[in-house]
Amino acid sequence: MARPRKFDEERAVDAALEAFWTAGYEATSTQDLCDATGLGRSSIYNTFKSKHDLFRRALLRYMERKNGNIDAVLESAMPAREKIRALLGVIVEEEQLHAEDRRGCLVVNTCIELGSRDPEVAGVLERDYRRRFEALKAAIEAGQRDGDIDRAKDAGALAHFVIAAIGGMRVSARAGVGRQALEGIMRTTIDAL
Amino acid sequence: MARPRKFDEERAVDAALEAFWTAGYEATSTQDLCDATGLGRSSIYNTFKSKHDLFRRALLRYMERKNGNIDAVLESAMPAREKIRALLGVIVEEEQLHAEDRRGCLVVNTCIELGSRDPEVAGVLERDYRRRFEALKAAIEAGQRDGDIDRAKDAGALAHFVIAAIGGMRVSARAGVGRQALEGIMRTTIDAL
DNA sequence: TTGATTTTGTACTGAGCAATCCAAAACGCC
DNA sequence: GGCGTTTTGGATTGCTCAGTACAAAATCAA
Repeated sequence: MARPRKFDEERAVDAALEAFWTAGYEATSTQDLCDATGLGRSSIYNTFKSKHDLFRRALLRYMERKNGNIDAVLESAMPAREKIRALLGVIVEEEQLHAEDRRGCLVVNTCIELGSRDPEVAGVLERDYRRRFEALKAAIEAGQRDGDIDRAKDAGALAHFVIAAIGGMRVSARAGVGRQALEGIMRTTIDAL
Repeated sequence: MARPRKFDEERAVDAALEAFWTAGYEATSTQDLCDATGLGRSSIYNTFKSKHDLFRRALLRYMERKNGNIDAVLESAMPAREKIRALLGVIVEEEQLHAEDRRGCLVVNTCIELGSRDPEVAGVLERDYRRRFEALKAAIEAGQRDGDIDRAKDAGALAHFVIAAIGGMRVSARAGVGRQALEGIMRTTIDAL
C-alpha cells in the first residue's frame, strides 16, 4: 500500500544509543543522531516523537542489554560472592579502556545528568534500579542459604550497598582513579558482604 | 584612574556556582549566568575569559568550600569511624532535600558530565580527588593507631573505598533510592572499615 | 498504469547559543 | 571641569539547536 522503510527501527535505536552513551543526552544533537543512525531528520522524526523519546527508547534498550548480562551472571552456577566479584570486575575492565571508549555506564551517567531534572526519565531509572535490586537481593539471599554470605546481614541492605559500590567505582574512575585502586575498592566491597 | 567595578568578583563566582550546581555545565547558558550573578554579559566576559573559565573558577571554589567542611570533620576529636559516619551522614541529608534543592555534589556531577571529555576539568578533578584521598587516608591511619580501625587493612584502599561509597550513594539517590536504603548503605560501608 | 499511502531528502523555521563590538557612562586624578 | 581609563548595557555576530514543511520518490493494490 505504501512506501516501505529503508531502515530497521531497532538498529536505529542501537545507533542512537551509541551516540547518547558517548556524549550524554544534552551534548548529543539531532544532527549527531542523524550521523550515527545514517537516517535523515524526517525519518527520525517520522519514527520517534522527539529527541527525548528516542533517548528514552535508547535508554530502555541499554537497560535491557545490561540487565541481561547481569542476570546471566547472577543466574550462573558460581557462589554468590563470585557472582558479585564478576559484576564488579566488569566495571574495572570497562573503566580502564582508552579514553575514546571510556564512556562508563549510561544508567549511571543518566542518573546524574537527568535523574533530578527529568521526571519521565527518573521513573525509568527508578524502575530499572528496582529490577537490579531485586535480582541482586535474590542472589544474595541464595548465597546466604548456601552459607557463602553472612546470614546475619540484611540481604536488601547488601544489595543496595553493592549497587552503590558499582556507581561509586564509575564516579571514581571518571575522577582519574586507576586500575589498582578500583581493584582495591572491589576487594573491600566483597569483604564487606 | 578608571571606572571601578560595581560588583565583587568572588560573589559573582559564588552566584555562578549556584547556577552550575543546579543545572550542570552544558545546561547552564550564559544568560542563566547573567541572571544568577546579576551582571551583564560584558561584565562577565570582561572578568572571565569564557563560560568554561568561569565554570573552572566556580568548581574550584566549590571544592575549596567542600574540602574545608571535610577537613573540619576529619580534624575533629571524634574517633575515625565517627568521622566517616559524619561524612556519610551529610550525603544522606543532602540527597533527601526536596527536589528543587536536591542537586547533589558538583564534583560528582562534573566527574560524570565532563570527566572523560574535558581534559582541563579532568585535571582539576584528579587533583581534588587526590587531596580528599590523602586527608581521608591520614584520618584512617590515625584511626588504626587508635585501634578504632582494623590495622590489618590497607588505609589507602579503605580511603578509596569510602570515597567510592560517597559517590555511589549520590548516584543511587538520583536513581530514586530513599533515606532508609541510603542509611543502610552507610552502615554497611562503616562496618567494612 | 493509476492512485492511495508512506517514507525520504532538503530546505527551512524560530529560537537560543557563546561570544564580540562599540559607544556611553562612571569613576580617580589633575 | 576635563582627561585617561575601565566598566557597562545593549545590539549584534555567526552558529547551532530541536523540530517542521513540503514535494519528490517509492511502494503495492487494483
